[in-house]
Order: sequence, then C-alpha cells, then structure tokens
Amino acid sequence: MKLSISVPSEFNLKSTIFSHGWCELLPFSNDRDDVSLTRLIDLSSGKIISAQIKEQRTKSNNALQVVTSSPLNSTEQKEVKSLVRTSLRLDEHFTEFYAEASKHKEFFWVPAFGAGRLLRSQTVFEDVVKMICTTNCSWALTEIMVENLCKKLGKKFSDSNSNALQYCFPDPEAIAGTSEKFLRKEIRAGYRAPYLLELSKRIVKKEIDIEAWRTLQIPTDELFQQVRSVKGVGPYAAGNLLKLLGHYDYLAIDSWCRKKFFEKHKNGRTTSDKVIEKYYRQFGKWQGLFLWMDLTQYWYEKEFAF
DNA sequence: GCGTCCAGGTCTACC
DNA sequence: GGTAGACCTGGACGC
Repeated sequence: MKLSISVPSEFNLKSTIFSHGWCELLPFSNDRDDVSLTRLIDLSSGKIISAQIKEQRTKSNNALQVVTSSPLNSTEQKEVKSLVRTSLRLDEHFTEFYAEASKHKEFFWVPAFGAGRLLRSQTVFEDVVKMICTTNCSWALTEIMVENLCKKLGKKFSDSNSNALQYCFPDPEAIAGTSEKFLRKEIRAGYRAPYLLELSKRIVKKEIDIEAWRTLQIPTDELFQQVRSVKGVGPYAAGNLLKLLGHYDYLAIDSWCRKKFFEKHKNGRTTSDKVIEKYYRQFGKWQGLFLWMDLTQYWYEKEFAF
C-alpha cells in the first residue's frame, strides 16, 4: 500500500536519514543509492508492518511516499503517517535555525542541504535504550547490542515477499521480563544491563513516563535533569537525547566530537572542553545542533555525497 | 591461539 | 564540587 505525506519545502530526506547513526541500527535499514529508509512499525492495533520511506517524484517534490508491506485501515494509515512525521521531524520548525545559519558563512551549506533534522525512533524508549548502548563502547558493539535486543526480544515479522524474518525493537515489557544475567550475556550489554532493566521496569510500573518528553513544555534545564535521572544516562547521553527531543542547548561532547573539533579547529592540538563550549556558545539555544552540523559537515560533502 | 592493553561514558565512593 | 577507580566489551597488538 502506498501513502503520501507532505513535507516542508526545505526538507531533505537524504540529509535526515543520514543525519546520524540511527539509520544503521535495527529495526531501521537504508538504501543509499535509492535514498530510502525502511523500518518495522509495531502498530497499536497489534499489526506489524514494514514501511519504506522514499521521495515521491512530483514536480514540486515536496512529498514522501510510504510503501507498506500490507494494506492498512484508516486508523492504521493515520498512525503510520504520524510515526513517519515524528521520526523525520516533519512538524518541527527550522526556519529560525536556518536564519541563524545564514548569518555565518561557514554554515551557509546547512540550509542549502536541508540539514539539521536528526532522525529519531518510533518511541523515546527506543531512543534512550539505543543511546545507553552507544556509551563507553565502539559503534560496532552498539550495533551488536541493538541487533541482539531486536532479534532476541523483539516481535517477529515475516515479509510475505521475501519470507525473511525481521524483528521489531523490543518494548519495555519485553526487556523488563528478562534478567540482568540475560542482558549481560545474551545481549552483550555488560554493565549497562542493570540500567536497561531498571529503566524498563520503571516504565512498566508507570513510575516514569518518558514518552511524554517529546511534548513536555518545560525549560530545557528541567528536561535535562529528568533525562539524567535515568541511570546510565550521563551528560553526553542526556545532551544527545535532548537533541532528539527538539532541544539543542546542550553540546553532548564525546570523544568523537573532541577528536573532530581538534582536527577541524585546532590543527589536531587537544584542548579542554571549556574551549569547545566557548566556541559554540555564540549559537545560543541552537549550539548543540551547530556543533553537530559543524563536525559532520564532511559527511555531507564527501562521505554521503549529498 | 592466547594474553595484555587500551578506548569508550557513567556511577559511586571518597576527599 | 572535583577526582579516582570500577564497570565490560571488542579490537589491536605482541608473543
């Protein structure tokens, strides 16, 4: 089944898909040549579908086409459209951000590429779990942990076309029903296991409502403290999660960011984080996004050849 | 093939 | 408030 979704005029699908590493983590998959993003969607009706998102070829080119693996009723169609809009940040306003970028010649490229929309998951829970899985390890290990979570705890889906088994991202109940030992040994989460277990159990017991973070109208500092209250989520993870929640006041500096900043701005010479913070402070409430644009600029120019 | 070392954020205990 | 050490894994490296 094919669905059509309108997008803002400055929206760029490729820039959004490859805005960071999420597109490489299950249950996302992507096709760089065809410029499409595919993921399993676990609908509230209980139906599981595969949805491929790609550009709709029209004269105005301001729409997306979503190809689903099976027909959907009107309620399900509405849910799929809403999830796609949420993941691709289609309802978030970037006019002010692009206006700010247009004041700085080193960022002229940002509005031209329609960059700045950071891909996010179906749920905040999925984003938080994945973010914990990025901490203190290589990207390869992050991929292993997320793959194990999906394949060992996610709901199964069989595509009628390929017959290949695919797996959803597990819900909090699925993780809460396991043990620390299982998460350590089977998921390879290591010391992160108790953090994942505690978060999932708190959600199941309704002690914490992290899905509300996407719509909460509270100051960023307050939201940051709420995010930090999740064990295993430190300053780096919380700062990055805030970006996925639409707040860009925090930089979220990790070792990769430091390395890239030193290469780009200090000829490889190391400095303290205070120097990095001072550099991006000029961008005010957008500083976290300007940092990310600045340090990933080469992706757009070379690696992904946008 | 095996052992050792290192990188990668966060938590906790301690000062 | 700042700091040191532990946590765990995969990968690099030397033997």
